[in-house]
Amino acid sequence: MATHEMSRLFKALSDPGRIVLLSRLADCGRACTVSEISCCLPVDLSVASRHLAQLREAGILHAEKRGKEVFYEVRRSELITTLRRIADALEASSPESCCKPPPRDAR
Amino acid sequence: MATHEMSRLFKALSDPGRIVLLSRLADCGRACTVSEISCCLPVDLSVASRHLAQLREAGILHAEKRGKEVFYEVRRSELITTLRRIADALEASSPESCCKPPPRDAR
DNA sequence: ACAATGATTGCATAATAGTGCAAATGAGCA
DNA sequence: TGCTCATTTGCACTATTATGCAATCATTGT
Repeated sequence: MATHEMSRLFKALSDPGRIVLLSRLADCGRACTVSEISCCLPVDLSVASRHLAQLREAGILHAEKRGKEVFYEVRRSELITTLRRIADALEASSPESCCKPPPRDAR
Repeated sequence: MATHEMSRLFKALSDPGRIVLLSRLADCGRACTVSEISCCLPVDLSVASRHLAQLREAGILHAEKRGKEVFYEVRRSELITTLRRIADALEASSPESCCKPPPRDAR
């Protein structure tokens, strides 16, 4: 996974409002419209729309247009897989050569 | 995990430069000093220092001062655990009542 | 005490991101 | 076509963040 993809994923998750939005959507367990999602949020609907778009662009949500409504849904399994992959990569990573050896008697 | 903690964690990971810094440190497999880490990065040492501090405050790094040097190290197992916990929570989450029922014939 | 070294912090500046309002787009319906 | 509703986008504004330089702090050695 490229660093710019990873930072985009994490950036999408870096806003408290988006976390709230995302967990609402996750709890919902089904595809929801923008209006539905933003109905109880303390922000303008346009803001929710932008947050949803950002989460979609990061690969976290799936969007499907039906008529004049857009249904957003958490890409649950993909997100789970991605997080586990990162964890696995961290676990598996074996120390490689750093650019410089320990300075002196470090450790 | 509270939403503000989660957003702080992800915010720390939302910068490409910090991702690079972090993966260098992870590859290194040992505790490194600020100078060591920043030696090959295209940013000022002060910037690297701030990035490291931010990663530490997010619980991603551990810092230990030895003499006049500060050794930063990836809190590998904690980070892995955190990521897996989030993935597990996502997987286990069962649909709860959303604030509104489906609009009409959704789905 | 003084100098030297590694790291952090203050400050100014530039870049990025979040927000609300209003206008625009797109889809269904009379 | 004209109207309404759901969503997106343009725009201005504010807030947050990133950055480099210089000054400061902390520690060690002379």
